[in-house]
Amino acid sequence: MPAPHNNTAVIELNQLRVACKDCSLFQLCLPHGISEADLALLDKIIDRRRPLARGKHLFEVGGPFRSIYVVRSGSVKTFAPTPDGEEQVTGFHLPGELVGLDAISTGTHPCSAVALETASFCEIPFDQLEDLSEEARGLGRQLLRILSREIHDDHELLKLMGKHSAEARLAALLVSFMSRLERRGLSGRDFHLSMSRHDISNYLGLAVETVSRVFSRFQQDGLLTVDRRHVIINDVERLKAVAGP
Amino acid sequence: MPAPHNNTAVIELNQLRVACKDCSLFQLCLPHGISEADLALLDKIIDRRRPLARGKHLFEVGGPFRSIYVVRSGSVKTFAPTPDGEEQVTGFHLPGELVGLDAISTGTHPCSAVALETASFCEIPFDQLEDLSEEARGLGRQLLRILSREIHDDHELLKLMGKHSAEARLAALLVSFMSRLERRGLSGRDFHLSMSRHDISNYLGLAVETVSRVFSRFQQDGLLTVDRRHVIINDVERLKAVAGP
DNA sequence: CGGTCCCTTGATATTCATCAATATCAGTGG
DNA sequence: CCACTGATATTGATGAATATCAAGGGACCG
Repeated sequence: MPAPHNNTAVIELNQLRVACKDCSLFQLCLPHGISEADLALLDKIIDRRRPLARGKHLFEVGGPFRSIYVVRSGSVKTFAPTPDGEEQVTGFHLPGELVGLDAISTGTHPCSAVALETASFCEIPFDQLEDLSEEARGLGRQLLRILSREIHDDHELLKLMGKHSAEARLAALLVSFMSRLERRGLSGRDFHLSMSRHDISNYLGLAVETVSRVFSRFQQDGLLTVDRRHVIINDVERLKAVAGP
Repeated sequence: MPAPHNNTAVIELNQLRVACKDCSLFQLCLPHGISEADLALLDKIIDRRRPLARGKHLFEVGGPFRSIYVVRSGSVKTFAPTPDGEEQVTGFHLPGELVGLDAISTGTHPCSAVALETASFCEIPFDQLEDLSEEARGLGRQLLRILSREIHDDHELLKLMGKHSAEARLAALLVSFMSRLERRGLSGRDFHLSMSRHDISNYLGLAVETVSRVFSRFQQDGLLTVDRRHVIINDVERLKAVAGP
């Protein structure tokens, strides 16, 4: 398979029109494991939105919940304001991952979502998805699996936050990025961080300075090479050991 | 409404046979918001298990996922082993709350569940629930809402763990218990903790000693009265203020 | 009555946050 | 092209919060 030319605008626009069945994210996304006929139905209700520039909102906290979104390219952070005016980053979302799932229960978004870099999305109107999943066997099941995986991932993150040191937290975040990038066939050992140190520190519950120091320590120890937002993992096993147990 | 005689064995046994539509937990549970006809269908697939003694497993990590469980009485903790032989408590579950949702995606339980005190359950075989939710309009939707709420609650907990001090964490846990007890019409200001200090500290990511000290400090400050596992909240507003933002 | 577990309290050590200074880069306008 | 500016990142010094180590009290159970 030839490498996609992600950096040409022409291809980018073509991608916006590509059907689910031809999408490179197919295996990660909602359609995975459903029948071809059901897929065609799903495809019809999906709206490909034009790309969002860095810093633009996909939705805002308190807004009405109408759709869930699949990240198609780029990346997104979700965050919720805390009453003291700060914000808490609740997640980073890469292509193939769903955003907005935590709004289903209340009908209102409990967090905001902004693009960390230019990003595009598939928008799936939720009422139509619900209707469809009552007809299309398998679609409802896949939806449940995706929500369940989200719960499971959150529990993993909780384990991290509860028990571990600053080094373990950052290592675990990097390992998480590694595996999520590799799922998409990209390099997990040499990648670009789309989020600032501030976002990382906020997400991990650390001070910015601590994140910076831990990066430096990792580099001194030969675990990785870091230059601003460009990260190269040199010793995967040892990094995982730091992130574990 | 007279107080239920929870401590007599006869009533306890009767409760095991009560139908969903007569269950006191009705509003919190899966049946909430679905039609009477669908409810009757759901009722048929639910298995009322006999009570589990304190310390007994409901399911164990790595075991095959077959059912989700609703806590009917008593309480449960879920926890996952970490490779170093420790365990991380991932949740406490009170009556009306569902357990096992994080296993749907993989088909294997990523955590164990044990009774913190004698506890009873409704067991819902998941394959039957999936089949049923394709027929019964509304059931699938309620299931999605419940999973979404779980995701949202986990995000709230993450906010807590990321940002806040030991005092804020413990206060938030107590406030959470308050509201969950009051949802069931029980007193949220005078209750019994079914879990040990060790479990609490593990859940909150603190040392046992720190939890103990914070309880003492709260008592000195007049926020609450604590005697071993018996807690009386004296100043709800101030406790919430410590927990928030 | 003795043992064990659970909880509490005190003393010390460690980690991480905070404050402060400096460095680097991206963008802007001269 | 260069200087200026603001955002972002790194590094050092200090202090506060919490973990760890250690000891003892009290409840429950045989």
